[in-house]
Amino acid sequence: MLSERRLQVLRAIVQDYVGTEEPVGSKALTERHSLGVSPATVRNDMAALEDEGYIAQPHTSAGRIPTDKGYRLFVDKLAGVKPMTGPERRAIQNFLEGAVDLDDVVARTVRLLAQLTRQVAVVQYPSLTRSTVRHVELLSLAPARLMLVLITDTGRVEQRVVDCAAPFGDASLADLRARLNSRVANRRFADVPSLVEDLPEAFEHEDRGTVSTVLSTLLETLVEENEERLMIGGTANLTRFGHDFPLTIRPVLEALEEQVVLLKLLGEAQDPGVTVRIGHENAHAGLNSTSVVSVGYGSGGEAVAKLGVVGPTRMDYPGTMGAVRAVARYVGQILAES
Amino acid sequence: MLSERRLQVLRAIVQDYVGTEEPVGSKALTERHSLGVSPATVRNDMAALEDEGYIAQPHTSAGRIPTDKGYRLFVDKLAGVKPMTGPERRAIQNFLEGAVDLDDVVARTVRLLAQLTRQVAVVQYPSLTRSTVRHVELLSLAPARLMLVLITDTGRVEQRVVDCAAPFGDASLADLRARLNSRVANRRFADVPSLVEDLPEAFEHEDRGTVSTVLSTLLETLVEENEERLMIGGTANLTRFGHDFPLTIRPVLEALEEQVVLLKLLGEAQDPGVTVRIGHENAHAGLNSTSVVSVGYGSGGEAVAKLGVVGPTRMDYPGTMGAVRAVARYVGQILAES
DNA sequence: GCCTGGCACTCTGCGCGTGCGAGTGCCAGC
DNA sequence: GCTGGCACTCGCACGCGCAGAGTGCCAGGC
Repeated sequence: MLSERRLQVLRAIVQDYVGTEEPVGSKALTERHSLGVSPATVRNDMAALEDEGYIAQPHTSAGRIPTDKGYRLFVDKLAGVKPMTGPERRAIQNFLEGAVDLDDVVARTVRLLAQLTRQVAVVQYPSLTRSTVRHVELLSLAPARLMLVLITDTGRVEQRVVDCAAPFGDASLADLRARLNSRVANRRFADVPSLVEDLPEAFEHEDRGTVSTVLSTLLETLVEENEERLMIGGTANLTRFGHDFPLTIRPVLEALEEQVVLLKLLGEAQDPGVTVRIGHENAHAGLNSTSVVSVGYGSGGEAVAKLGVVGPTRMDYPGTMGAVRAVARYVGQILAES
Repeated sequence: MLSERRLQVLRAIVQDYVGTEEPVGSKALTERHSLGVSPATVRNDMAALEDEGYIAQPHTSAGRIPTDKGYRLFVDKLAGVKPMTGPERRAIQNFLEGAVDLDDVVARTVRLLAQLTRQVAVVQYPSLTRSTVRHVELLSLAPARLMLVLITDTGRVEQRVVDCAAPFGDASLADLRARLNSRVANRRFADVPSLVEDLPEAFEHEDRGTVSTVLSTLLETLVEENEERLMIGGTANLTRFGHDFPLTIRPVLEALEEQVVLLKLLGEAQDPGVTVRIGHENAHAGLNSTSVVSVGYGSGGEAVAKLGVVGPTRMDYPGTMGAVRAVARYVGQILAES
């Protein structure tokens, strides 16, 4: 177990390194933090911290930098979440309130997060899984061609064209539309399959094929859209990454383009609060020198999607966590209002 | 006027520089291209080309590199468009044909362009301006709350919530839906305003307010959506940019995040064929060391949107132009089919 | 037993001078 | 108008030495 002072030394190292981006030495530490002991003592503590794997030196006779393990301890035990100031909170709220539709909410959220944290922001579109159906609409495009439009409670709209085996009359269409909506409106996606199961039986024999086709298209849409989309912003902040650019930045950009990777990344974070994954804790190799700070957000109490930022492991964790948490909270409010 | 051989020398310089990324000297030129003259002669030609501003030397006693003006001449007079090979064309077609909806078409197009050109790809969503209305749908969400859904011939769907001053009956709703569609279905966006102008007059006095509100929301949607969206990909290719990273790459990433800038950029290219904007020809300062190769694409003969790539001025123009042109062609085909 | 001051040691980064090689410009000759 | 030759100019890589920062360790003090 590390003594109290050694933890303070670790905290000081993390803070200084995050600020200066340079390895921090014992002398500088005692000067900038009132630890109440001499550099020599700090050196002993640093040696101990290094033995335990919390810090490392890039080369002999250089200062120390925190390891992933060091950051982990810092985040878990040594740092709190830095709350946003009042003006910051108001600015967030104002900025998000100007949004006109769901796309705009997401776009603004990305910009906002990127600006606040000066890092790369990732925002997942509200997931359909936990959403409810607001309305299902059926339109006749041609005698044997329908369009199915699904509107969700988060304001998302999905449409599919359905080709029918046989022409489908306007009366049948109206009937199907009415029955469908009376069953699924305001119900959760997960419940829809069982709710519409026996619907074809209510129709004339010749229409059943079309009804079944429409239903299966609807179910497909519900499932497919769980392959969520996301929006990314602030990639220009990657240039503040480090000094050895091409090698550091390239794999990150590549990972960011792989939406699958990012979705998995966000999906892994199950913690109800802010989740931090540091360096090698990220499964994807391209993100081994980055940390991901993420949190769920939702229109009600429940999280419907995730948002977060990707930045260098050397980041301001308390500030970033505070910003991420605050933005998630306000996005949730905005979604609930609309 | 430059002699034929001097043009050949310029062409050779551009080709070599694009290949090697290093300033090219007179000796190397004569070795790698059969110009039929000695290095000394080439040196004279190079001096002339430098006087005219087509090439420059980074420092005295280094080789020459093309200037923006040099690339311009190369693109206009010296290089053709390199057509895609048969297998490449088939691969493009296969890849695009797997798309399931409009979003997917655009997403695949971006990936494809980025891979083919190994540069940053930008694809604008099909514009609504020249599109036609496939269908307008009205749904009742609450007694005094409607949802307006607009479906276009390119498969795009836009929805808006309309708050009405007074409750709007189902009969009126059906009436409005029918009248609206009979007037605007399959008509161009630009024609819609005049087509619906007198529509409120057909309704009872108490409904006119709501009808007007719906109509103005529809018109707003048509206009607003001309603020087009676009999709970007292949940013990881920026790392192949040059040797002095942070300075080069940052403004480009920033410009890429400003959708307004990109849209303006694409919009400026009015040429019916492939347009190339080189270095300082781009108004935006961040893109002064990049070239933009763009072209319009569309479902019919007419262009409905643009796509293109952003890369270093030192790029393979013939190959890039060929790839951009080919992709645009096939995307047009796919859109026309769906 | 823990902290402290001192000391010797190790590395990195930087500035400087040097030599090499690539490339140029110019000129006289064909 | 082309060519070969020649002197010249730079940029760059290399080696060197030095200063500075930081460490580890040890002996002494509280």
